[in-house]
Amino acid sequence: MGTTQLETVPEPKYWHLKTVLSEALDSEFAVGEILPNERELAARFGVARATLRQALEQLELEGRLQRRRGVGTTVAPPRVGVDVGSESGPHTWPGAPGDAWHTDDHACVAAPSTVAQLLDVDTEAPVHAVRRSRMTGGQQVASEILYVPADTVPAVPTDAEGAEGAGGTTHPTARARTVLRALHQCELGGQDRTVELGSARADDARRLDRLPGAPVLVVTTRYLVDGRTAAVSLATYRADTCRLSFSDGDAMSLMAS
Amino acid sequence: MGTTQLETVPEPKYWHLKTVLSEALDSEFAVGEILPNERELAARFGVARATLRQALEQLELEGRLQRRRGVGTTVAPPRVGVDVGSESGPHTWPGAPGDAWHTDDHACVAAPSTVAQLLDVDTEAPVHAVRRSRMTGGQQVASEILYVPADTVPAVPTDAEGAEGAGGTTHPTARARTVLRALHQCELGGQDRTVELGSARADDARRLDRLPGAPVLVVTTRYLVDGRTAAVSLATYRADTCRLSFSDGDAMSLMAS
DNA sequence: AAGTGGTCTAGACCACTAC
DNA sequence: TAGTGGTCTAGACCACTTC
Repeated sequence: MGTTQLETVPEPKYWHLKTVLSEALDSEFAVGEILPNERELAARFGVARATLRQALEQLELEGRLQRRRGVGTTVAPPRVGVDVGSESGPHTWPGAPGDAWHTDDHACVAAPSTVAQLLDVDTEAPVHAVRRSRMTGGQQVASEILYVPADTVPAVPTDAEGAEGAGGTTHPTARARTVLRALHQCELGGQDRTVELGSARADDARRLDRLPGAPVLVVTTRYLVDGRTAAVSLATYRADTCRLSFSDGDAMSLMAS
Repeated sequence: MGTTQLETVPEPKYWHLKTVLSEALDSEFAVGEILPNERELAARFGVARATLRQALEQLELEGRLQRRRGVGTTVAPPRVGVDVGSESGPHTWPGAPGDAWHTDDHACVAAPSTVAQLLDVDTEAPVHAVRRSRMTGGQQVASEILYVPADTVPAVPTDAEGAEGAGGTTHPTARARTVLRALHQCELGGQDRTVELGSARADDARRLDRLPGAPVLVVTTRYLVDGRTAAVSLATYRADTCRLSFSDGDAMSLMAS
């Protein structure tokens, strides 16, 4: 008799709520529009605020919503496709002319253990750390640290070797550019990448205008010279707003939506 | 006098908790070991269970923990690196000999709107949908649907054209293999990939042994023939256990950890 | 100062697994 | 049946943005 379903699957409330909201977003809201606040939405749907928030969290994770403390919840634009280097074709060093990154900063630090392992250097050994950022449409979408062991670019002095002693304190950004220039002297033998889910550390979160712990896509790139790992880059992309694209050189047509 | 910090940054409890737990995992627990249950952990740290759960959720997101209803919370092994096709070198069709996937199933369905858009077919038009799954270490890590428009493989009958009428009902798996074989006849002109964060739909969640809404990495691959999109694959990887690797052909050394 | 989302609490009950 | 994690509630207070 067309009885639809005998409650065999008690779907969680927040899951159902998410579906309802998702459809409402498609049909009744425009991008950038601001939703009613959480307390009102919860009341309207007859659920506790925590339950409503569980649904909103999921929608934000999927890039449908954007929530900002003190402001409100808005309908997010479709995810932007960010090109993460064409894998076919020749590989290039970071900082090559015309790449999408801005060079920010430089320091000499001890590499994090995971990076030290990839670089095959001692955990204590200081390495160059070049910080870069990537903008798209006025928004910062990614933050990167490029780790370069001292012996990959022997011509560049480390802080410890008195870069500030001789010739005055050079600007961090200038030092960063020096490291990149030195890298370009090496012949890049190859590279490989991995992508995984992570949560933003406090500093990255601030840079990406998110709260600490926000979901991010972590792209780890290993740069090879003579079969050896000459540098490692750790790039952190906003998972809510980005779709990483590994486009073919041949197939650079646009993937809409 | 060594006063460390004057509460200028009131770190959230769950964030601090996450740090503490993370360090405890490194030093005091072995992979696979089962943690005390949530009620006890919450009591031990003097927080509400919801707060404790917020910390656990983050750690699970980062692949440090694995929680299973009715069982408990265990320490997760390091993420497995799953190779998502070497991008350099010749591209291959799915189902090529030696690939990591198992062919499961076949149906003729209307493509989801996002896929229809990529394929440039009408939303209503039925397309072949081949379902495949990928195992690693006894665990299913990914679930894929390959959408192939009827006119890419004209030799293969769609359900509507009476595949079941003539010659008896063929097995779904057999039909799936037929579609793949037909694909291999076409000359693959290129491909491109995108990676983004998503949440598992109910069916994928079941297959991946997760709850609905679990975070997944969605890999969208477009296969090109004569500059036209001849097929689209939507692959869903468990974000908690997988690290996607886009290895170079030259650089197939192992990325540990 | 008013209004927003973010954090936190202390409970309750449910769905699932294993014994 | 006992024990686990998953869902849900009704409230409180906090941090932040905006006016």
